[in-house]
Amino acid sequence: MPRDYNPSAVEPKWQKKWEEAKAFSFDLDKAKDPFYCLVMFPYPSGARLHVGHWFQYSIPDSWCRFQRMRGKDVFHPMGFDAFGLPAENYAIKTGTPPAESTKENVDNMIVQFKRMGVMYDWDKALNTSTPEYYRWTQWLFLQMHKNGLAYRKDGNVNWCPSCQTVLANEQAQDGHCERCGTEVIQKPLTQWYWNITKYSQKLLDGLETIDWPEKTKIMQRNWIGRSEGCDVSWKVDGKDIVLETFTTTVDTIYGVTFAVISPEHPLIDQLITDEHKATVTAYKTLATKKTDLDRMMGDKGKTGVPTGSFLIHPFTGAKVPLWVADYVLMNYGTGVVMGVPAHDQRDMDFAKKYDFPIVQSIESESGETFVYDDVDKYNVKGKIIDSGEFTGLPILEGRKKITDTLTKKKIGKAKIQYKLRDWLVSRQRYWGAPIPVVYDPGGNPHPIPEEHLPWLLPTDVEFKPTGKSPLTYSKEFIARTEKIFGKGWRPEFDTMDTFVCSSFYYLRFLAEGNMEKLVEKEREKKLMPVDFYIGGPEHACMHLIYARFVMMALKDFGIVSHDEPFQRLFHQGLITNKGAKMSKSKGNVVSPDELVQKYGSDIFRMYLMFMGPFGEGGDWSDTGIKGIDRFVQRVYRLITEKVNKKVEQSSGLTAGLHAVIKKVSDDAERLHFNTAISAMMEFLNAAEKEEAISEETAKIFVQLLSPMAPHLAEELWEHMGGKGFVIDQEWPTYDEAMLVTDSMTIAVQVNGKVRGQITVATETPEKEIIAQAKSNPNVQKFLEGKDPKKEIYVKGKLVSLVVS
RNA sequence: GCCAUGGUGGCGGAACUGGUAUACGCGCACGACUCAAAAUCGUGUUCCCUCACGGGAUUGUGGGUUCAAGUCCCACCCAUGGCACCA
Repeated sequence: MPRDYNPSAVEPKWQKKWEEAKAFSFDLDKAKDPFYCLVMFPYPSGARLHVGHWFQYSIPDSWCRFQRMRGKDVFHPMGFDAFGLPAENYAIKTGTPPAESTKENVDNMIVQFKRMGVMYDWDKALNTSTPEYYRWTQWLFLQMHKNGLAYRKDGNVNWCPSCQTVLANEQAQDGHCERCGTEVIQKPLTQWYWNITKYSQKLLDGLETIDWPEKTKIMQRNWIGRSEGCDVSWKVDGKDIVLETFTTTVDTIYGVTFAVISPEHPLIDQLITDEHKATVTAYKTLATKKTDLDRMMGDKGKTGVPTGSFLIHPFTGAKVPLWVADYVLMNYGTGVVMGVPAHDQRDMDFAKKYDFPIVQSIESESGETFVYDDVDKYNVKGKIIDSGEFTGLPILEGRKKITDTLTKKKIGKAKIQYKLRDWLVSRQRYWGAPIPVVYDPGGNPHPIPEEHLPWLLPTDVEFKPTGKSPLTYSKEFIARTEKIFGKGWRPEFDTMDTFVCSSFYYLRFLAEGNMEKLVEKEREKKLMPVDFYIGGPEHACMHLIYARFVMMALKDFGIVSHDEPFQRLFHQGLITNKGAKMSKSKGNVVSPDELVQKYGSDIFRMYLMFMGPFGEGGDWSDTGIKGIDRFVQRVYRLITEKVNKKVEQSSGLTAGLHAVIKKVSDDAERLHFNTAISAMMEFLNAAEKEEAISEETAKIFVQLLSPMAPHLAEELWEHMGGKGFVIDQEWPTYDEAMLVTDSMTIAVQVNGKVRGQITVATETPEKEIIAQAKSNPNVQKFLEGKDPKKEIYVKGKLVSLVVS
């Protein structure tokens, strides 16, 4: 099938020329007005790039090309998030060492990216699994440790039985493993944590300073989960024990009719009376066996058993029965909750089931009882009732007064509580950065001195999932540790969560392999924060929160000068297949290879852009790629056959040209390439109707085209004798005055309905336009000889006449 | 249950601060070229009535504001994403 434009010859030609001319190399120190644009780096999978990759990486490339032509020094690096489970699972299956398969995959992906024609500076590419990179992952751990932000703690952790490793809370959000979907169980283990909770408030405050989608900020706010409330101390009747409860609504304290304690609470054994020992022990065993998911099953499924102990109410002195119930979480608040059935739905469910009295202690403005819900939990109007000295106070005032009174009596104090928990960074996996810690013969941990970094990942391991860290079986690893630190010393066998690797990679792009420093201060100051960061919304409470934490911590350590890593964030849409997310495991990944082979990179990526706005994505279908192919062929023919140096351009086409410059500039800026392309199509339709088009017009059109179809544009630019690369040309500007045409079409409405159109010269005065509108025959018909009551003229658009 | 986003032709989707809804493209139909097909070019294409001129209806549903509503307000329905015993 002979076609005029042949991408399979043209595209490699320009890719070669760009490479030879080093057109995309970026000098970090010489950049005058640097603009740092980053797309979340990919995992180097063994499969070929799929439609989603093309969408995610080619469209930002076009955006960066556009910004570059507008005069910005665009820094748009690429790397590989190369540690992780798939390579290890592949090793378990085939015996191929992860280092080998990963390197091969990375090399393959680079070839494919080059075929795409993206303008990455490959000299700056990163691979997080190389010792040159993970040396800094380990260095970061040492910094965290040195500054008291890394610690070891034992306790129950989220364990994925399929991945055979622990998971951070963020990676087990709905009780299922973020990677494989297996139900997560609880397991007692001693693990390394990073103290992200120390930054809870800062993470919250920082959101006000960055330009991120509101929905992502909301997700982070919910995940951090700040609540203002009050701790209250309760004496246990007949025992020398004081229990703390946390509540956000201390105004309801006179409504307390019971209290509940978490089965995991450390003091629980001392609180059980003999007659309840058997039932509580049985209940505790049952609770630990349940998964988090079972425990959350339905609000009505609340269960509990009495401890036999009673708490003394701090104001009334009443004896409040204390029960054990697994709806009370040990890792939020204090692990003990005061039960106020009249004003809390959960307490009400529990009280109804076990027959506790329901005592009202607040009422709404209209004197009715109500249960606090999420909507107006903190700003309810109404007043306190039947509450001793506090009776009659407005709710908010009473809440404060009660808190103050408790504080004065030293049996309570105001408290801010967060849902965020510390980041568990240990993983019982092989393919990750080893945690740079060794243990002395007494089992005490010691950070490895920096001079021993990179603390190399050993290679003498067998890839068998045993539930123990694979590094446990490395003879070399243990021998190395003993040689350096002494007999009986042991290395830490766990590796780090791969989210640690990706929490600082944006800084490492600025280092260009510098082994002395994580990042050079001057460069960091100049190029950070990332001006435009692109990635999926699924990272809202994982990568995007970890990276912010790490950046803030590094600032406090004096390493960097900014608090926030990503100034502006943009979420690309998701390309689905028959409504389902594409994934290798589901086997529904669509390969673009055939289409790219047939149509070339330009046409394929332009088609992806034409599908809709970049932020929206959509269901995949290749019907319609023909339309872009036709467009490209027609453009090629127009420029190669119809350009005439001597022709005087018609005023209509000139106005069209200025309009298309404006439209493409505005739309490309907000990543709405779909409408930018349709504007270019409209211009092409008009241009084809002309006898010839001027070289000037043609060159501008090719410049507009070049971010979206870079190879085609270079080819046409060369054809017209343009100097240098079109990518190095300045972006065309438009003249507002040229957008005005000689005549305009005005719609005429009668009683809100369009009844006719008139065409008038642009400068026609309003009176004249209205007169002409009224004399239009079809309009006359609807005026029925009457004079309009109201006559409205909207400049350049329409005339609205109202008769009745 | 709560929070967020969205609902426009056969399909992907346009429509800026309220101002001619359905741009652009796909698909489809008819025509030209061709022995024929593909490709290409031309014409038409929201639905209903009409040979036509023209008219009526229409942006998830029902109300409202306005000369004028896809756009603003109220109520509801549906879809997608996120959170979900956080005291």
